[in-house]
Amino acid sequence: MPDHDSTALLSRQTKRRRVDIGVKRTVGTASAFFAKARATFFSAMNPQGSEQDVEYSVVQHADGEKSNVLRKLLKRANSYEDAMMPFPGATIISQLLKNNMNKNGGTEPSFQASGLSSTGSEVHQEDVCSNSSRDSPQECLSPFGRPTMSQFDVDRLCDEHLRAKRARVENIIRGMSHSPSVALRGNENEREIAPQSVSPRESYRENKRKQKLPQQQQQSFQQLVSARKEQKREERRQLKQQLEDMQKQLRQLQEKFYQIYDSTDSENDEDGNLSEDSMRSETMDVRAGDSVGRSDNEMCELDPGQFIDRARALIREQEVAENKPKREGPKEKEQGPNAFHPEGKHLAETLKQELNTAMSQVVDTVVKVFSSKPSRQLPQVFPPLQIPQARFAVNGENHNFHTANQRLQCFGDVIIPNPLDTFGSVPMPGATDQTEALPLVVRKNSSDQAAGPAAGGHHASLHQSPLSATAGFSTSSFRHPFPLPLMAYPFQSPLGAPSASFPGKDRSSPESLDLTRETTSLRTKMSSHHMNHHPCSPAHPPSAAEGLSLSLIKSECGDLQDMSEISPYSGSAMQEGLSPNHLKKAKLMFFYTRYPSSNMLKTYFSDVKFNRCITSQLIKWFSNFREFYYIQMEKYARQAINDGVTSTEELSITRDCELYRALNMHYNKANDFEVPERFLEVAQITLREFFNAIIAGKDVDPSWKKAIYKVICKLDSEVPEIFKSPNCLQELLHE
DNA sequence: CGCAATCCTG
DNA sequence: CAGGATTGCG
Repeated sequence: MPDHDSTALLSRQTKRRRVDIGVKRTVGTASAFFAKARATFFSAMNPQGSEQDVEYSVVQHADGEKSNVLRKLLKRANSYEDAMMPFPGATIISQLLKNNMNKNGGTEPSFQASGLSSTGSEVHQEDVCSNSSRDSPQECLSPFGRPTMSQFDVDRLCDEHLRAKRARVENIIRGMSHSPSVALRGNENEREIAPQSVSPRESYRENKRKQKLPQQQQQSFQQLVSARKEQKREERRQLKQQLEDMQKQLRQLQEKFYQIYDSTDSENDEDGNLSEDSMRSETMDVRAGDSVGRSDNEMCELDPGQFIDRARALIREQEVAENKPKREGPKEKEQGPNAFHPEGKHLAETLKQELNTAMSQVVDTVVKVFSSKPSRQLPQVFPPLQIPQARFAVNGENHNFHTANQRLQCFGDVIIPNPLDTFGSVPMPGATDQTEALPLVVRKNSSDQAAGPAAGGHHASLHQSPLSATAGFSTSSFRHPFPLPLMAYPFQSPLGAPSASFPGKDRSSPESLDLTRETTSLRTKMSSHHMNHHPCSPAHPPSAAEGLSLSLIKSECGDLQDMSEISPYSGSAMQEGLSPNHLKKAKLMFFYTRYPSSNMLKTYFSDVKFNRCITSQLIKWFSNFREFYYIQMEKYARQAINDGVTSTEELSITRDCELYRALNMHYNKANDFEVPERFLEVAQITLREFFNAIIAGKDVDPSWKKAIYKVICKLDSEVPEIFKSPNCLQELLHE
C-alpha cells in the first residue's frame, strides 16, 4: 500500500541517489569546440588587423588639416556634443571631429581603438602620455570615460606635415574676417607646449592613475544595461541631429565663403549673390525634402538603409552646393571671380576640397558604420561570426523599434574596430537590443568560449593581456581585473534613461534598481567567493560592489582563461547572458523537449554567446523544469491513487485538469502560448508511468524514477523552427 | 577530472 | 530558480 503521506514518502525517497537516466550527454563544449574557438581567437589577433588600425590612424592624421577648417565652424557642434556626452555611441560624428580638434591640444584620445592590437598597447602608452596634457586629466579619458590606452607613433610622423598644412589653412581662415582666430591660436599654443613639457614617464604614471577611474564606474553597468534600449533610440536621434548640425555648420561655412567673394570682389557682387542664392535654394530644397522624413519619430525608425541614403543625399547636397559656384561663376561671367583673384581661387579650392573631403569622410564613416554590421561585413579584426545570418534576417521583434535597435546594436559593435573613432571602441554592453537586463549568470568556472568564438576574438589586446597579469589589480583597491579599456564605458552610461538613477551615485539599496534576481545572485556569489580576495569590497557601498559584480562574476566564469569570454567587447550581437526572455523561451521549449542537448540549446539560443556558464545555466534551467514537472507528476499520481483511481485509463490530462493548469502556470504563466497537444500526451504518459510505478510499489526503490525518466526522455519532439529565431517570443506570442 | 543529472535547500 | 552536494559516466 502506498504511503498516504506523500510528503513523508518523498522525503524518504530522497536518499541521495543519482537517478541518471542515462540520457546521452551531448557535449557541445568539447575540446574540438575549444580548438575552434581558439583558432578564431587567434585569427582575430592576426597582425593584419593591427596594421589596419595603424593605417586608419595615419589616414586620420593626414586629415588633421581639414579639421582646422571645420574646427571653428563646428565649434558649436562641439559644445553640442559635450551636452551629449552621456550618450556614448551617439556622438560618432562629434567624436570624429573631436579627434581632430584635440590634435591641437596635443592630446589624442583618438585611436584608442588601437588598444585592440594588444601587443602595441603598452609601448604606445608611453606615447600617449607623452602627448597627454597634464592639466587636462580628462583628456586621458575619452568622453566616454575610456582610458587612453595607446597612441600611435604615427602621430608624430604626421605632425610636421600637419603643421604645415594647418598653417596654410589657418592663414586662409584668418582671411575670413568673421572667423575668430583666437581659438585657433590658443589651441595651437597648447599643442606646441603641452606635449613637450611633460615627460613621458610622468605622463605614463598619471595616465595609469587616470585609468583607474573607469573601474569605479563599472558599477553603473547594471543600470547601463537596463537603459540601453532607451539609449539606442536616443543615440540614433542624437546622431542624426549631429548630422544635421554639421550640415548647418557647412552651410555657414559656405555662406562665409561667399561673403568673402562679396568683400573681395565687388564687381562680382551679383554673381556671388546669385551663387549663394542658388546654393541656398538648392540646399533648402534638399532640406525641405529631408525634414519631411526627419521628425524624431521617423528618425528613430529610420533604417540603416534609409540612413545611408540620407547620408548620401547629404553628400550630394554638399557637393552641389560647392560645385555650384565653380560652374555658375564662370558661366555667368566669362571669367569667374577666381580668375581675378588667384588668392581667392586658392582659398575657394582649398576650402572646397578640404570641406568636401572631410565631410565626405565623416559621413562615409558614419554610413559605413551603419551599413557594415547588418550585412555582417565586419572589419578583418573580427573573425567571421558563426551565428547564422538568419538571425539578423529575422530581426524585428514585431516592432520596427526593435529592428532598429538590433541594427543599432550592430552599429555599436562595428565602431569598435574603427580607429577613426576614439570612442568607437567603447564597448556597448547594452549593444543588444533586448529589453531585459543582463542577468550575468554565473555558476561555475568556465574556460571555453563555446559558441561565441566569433564574439570572442574581437579585441586582441583584451585577449592578450591575461587576467593573471591584471589580477594584481584586484586587491585592496578593488581594482578591476579587466584590461582597463573595459571599464571605461560605464562612465558615460546613458543609464539616464529608464533607471533614472545615475550610475555614479552610491546606492544603499541596490534592490531599488530593479535588479534581476540574477544580479542578486551574483552579488551573493561574489560575497561568498570573492570577498576574501577583495578585502576592501565589503567596505564598498553596494553600488561599488555591484559594479564589480559583473567583472568578478565574469572573471570567475572565465576563470582567467579565455579573455574573450569576459570581454564586454566581445561585442558581437550575441548576448552575453541569459535574459528573462530567454528563460521564457526555454520554458516554452520545454513543452517540446524535456531533455534538450546542449547543441540543441546552442541552436535555439543562437543569440546567446555560449560559454560554459551559459550552457550550464540553460541545462540547469531544463533540469529545474524537469524537476518541477516530475514532482507535479508524482504528486498528481499519488493524489489520484489516494482518490481511489485504480486504472491508468482513468488518468488523462486535459487542458482544464489541475495538473495541466499547474504545469501551464509554471511554464507558460502568461498563458499566451498554445501548449502543443503532444505535451499533453507526454504528460499523460508520464503521469501514468508514475501511477503505475507507485501502484507497483516501485517507489521503494530509491532510484525508481530512473525508469520513468528513461521513458520520458524518448518522448521529446522536435522544437519548431521558429524557436530558433531570437525573436521567436514576439513572433510566437503575437500570432 | 570534468561534466551533467539529480536531489536538496533556500 | 540558483547554489551546493552527490552521484555516476566517459
